[in-house]
Amino acid sequence: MLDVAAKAGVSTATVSALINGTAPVSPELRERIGSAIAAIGYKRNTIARSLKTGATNTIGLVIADITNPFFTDVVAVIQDVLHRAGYAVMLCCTDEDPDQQEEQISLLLDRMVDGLIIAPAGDDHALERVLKRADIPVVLIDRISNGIAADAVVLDNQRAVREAIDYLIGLGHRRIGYISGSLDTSTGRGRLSGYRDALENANLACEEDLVRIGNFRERDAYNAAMQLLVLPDLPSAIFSANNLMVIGVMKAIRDMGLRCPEDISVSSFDDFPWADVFQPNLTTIAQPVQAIGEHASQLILDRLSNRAERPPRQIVLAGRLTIRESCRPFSRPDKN
Amino acid sequence: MLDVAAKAGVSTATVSALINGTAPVSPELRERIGSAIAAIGYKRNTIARSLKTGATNTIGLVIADITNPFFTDVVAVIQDVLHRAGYAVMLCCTDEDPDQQEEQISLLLDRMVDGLIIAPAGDDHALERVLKRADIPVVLIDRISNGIAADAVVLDNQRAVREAIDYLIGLGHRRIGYISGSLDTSTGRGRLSGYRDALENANLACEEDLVRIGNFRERDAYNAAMQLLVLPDLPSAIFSANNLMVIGVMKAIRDMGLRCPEDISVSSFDDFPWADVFQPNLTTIAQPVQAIGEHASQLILDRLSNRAERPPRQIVLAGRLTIRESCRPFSRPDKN
DNA sequence: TACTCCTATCTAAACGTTTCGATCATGAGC
DNA sequence: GCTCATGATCGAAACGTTTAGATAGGAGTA
Repeated sequence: MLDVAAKAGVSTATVSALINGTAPVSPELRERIGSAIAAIGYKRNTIARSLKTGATNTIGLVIADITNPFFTDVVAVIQDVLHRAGYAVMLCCTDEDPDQQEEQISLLLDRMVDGLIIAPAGDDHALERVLKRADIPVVLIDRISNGIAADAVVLDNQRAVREAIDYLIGLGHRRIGYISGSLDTSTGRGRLSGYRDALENANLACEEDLVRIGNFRERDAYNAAMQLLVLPDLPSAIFSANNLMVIGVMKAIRDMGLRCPEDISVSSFDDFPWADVFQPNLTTIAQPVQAIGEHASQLILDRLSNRAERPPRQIVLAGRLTIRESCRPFSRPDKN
Repeated sequence: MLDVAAKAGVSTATVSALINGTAPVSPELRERIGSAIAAIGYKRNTIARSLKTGATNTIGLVIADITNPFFTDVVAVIQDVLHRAGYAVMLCCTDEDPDQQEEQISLLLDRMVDGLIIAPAGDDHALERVLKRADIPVVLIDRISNGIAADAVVLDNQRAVREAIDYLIGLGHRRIGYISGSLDTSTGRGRLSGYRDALENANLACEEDLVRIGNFRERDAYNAAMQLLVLPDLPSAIFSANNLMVIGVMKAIRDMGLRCPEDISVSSFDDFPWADVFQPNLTTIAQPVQAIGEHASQLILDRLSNRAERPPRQIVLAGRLTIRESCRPFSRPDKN
């Protein structure tokens, strides 16, 4: 920029004013500076700019698992919207581990991101603690953290799962296994409540044997499902609280020599793009990933532009039960 | 840092020396500075540091599509390795679009990333042009670009596909449809050559009618497969050159009222974690994602640490044909 | 003793921007 | 003809580090 200024015979202040449009520049100098820039091939140094302005035009995006199609779908739309708005996105994964989460957020904070979009993992207190250091806008997605007053966009998990379980009950299922995500997350808790609600509403006892924790991972879910499948009184249906876990459930079913849906019905949270073309066609709760991403981006952009201190806003969206063929009507075999 | 220095009664130079370990500091000052840092809660400003040193400790990672499980698997391991080495990773998606690719790379270059890992999209010349601006280490993954002399880690696509097609031919298939990726990419070209090789080797004519371009996207592949499925003389098998496309192929097969593998065999590049639990269990070519990610990370770390100008190195890995149940033996119906 | 060589520390100049306040025409309003 | 706002430009001080070179005390050596 020094070179540009020298070549155009002006001060750096004028060059800066022209580039940023922060002050009027005469047509004559506008021309001179423009060709100096072109001649030199000048590109402004973003780092120096950030140092001076305190803004990096970068948003940190923290998710649990980049391997989870739900997250990647959301990430794709967030990246799209934010890039269009002139922001870069720095993506980090926590692997569902609070320690890693703390580390990753620290890393982003060190790099002076302007804002943070987080799908929190695990323990709320850890998140609270690390976020205390940050006086930048934060929006929570997918999961929320009670202690943190931040914008958020979440699903009505409870209602969505309740609807799915209602559907299973409507098909005649009475013993419905439930593979839960981590109860350290709001999604884990919300979805489980939906399950309990539905049972209670149908006057069914909620047997604790039927609820297993799968921590949102395929492997854990496999083990959890296995425990369900060796029960003396087999459940006739299993609901899995997310997409990764349902694969584990299906593997367990296969390994036990059972078939879905003939022997056991299966349904899960989160949809797959291939769900209606590979058998069994899974009945799932589809999340509005597009809307989630758009709302999250919009919330953070709002905070970023208009520093007005409005109270945190929480956007709650609805899941959509997508009925396919992995659940069969069940008539209780005569027993007892 | 000024405050820390003041509080400890030393110069900023000493504080910096201690933090970076660039010069010896006496135990006494070490102690004083340490407690000053703790008292103030000092965190060094990465931006200022970057401005001075010219290094951001950040690697740009450019992929075509974050929605593609192959890429996300690779990204996961790259992030893991690089984070462990003290680098942050900035992930960008090009959406298979050379214009976006140029834009994203520019963005990363503007932000002064220390190195670039790229899975190139489309036209080589565009990439060449934008990379000319960068005098930082670059490693290409998945796809390579002829004009660019950079480290790379790729698959022996030709051989992998040839093996898969050999397998189909061995099952008795003679008319094998091929859904290709974009021929602007080395993977698109390499995989297609593998197909041609296999046919030629078996003395089968390569009918151009049987080859359709799907551009690595589900939607394009659906249309391409449709064209195959309305041919008067139906192919008895279809090979899809990547994972996204095979879903489009399966949808087309379903929409035409056909069944896989009963009516038509299907195989594809790239494996799925759910492939052996949902029907039809796809026969695929699995890529060594772990190795790809590790090699790519290692190559860039090497360049970054040891500025020795060694010639570009190209690492070629092998795919693994994973035979499941989506391909059936085919005996030619009597015809003509 | 005088010389060099360490070790530990400091001073001050970068790095490449942005931005505040100053300067100085110019023209309008009175 | 005076003041005043306005528009265009500039000088120089930040922003928070790193680092080259200076300094100073002491130990080892001839």
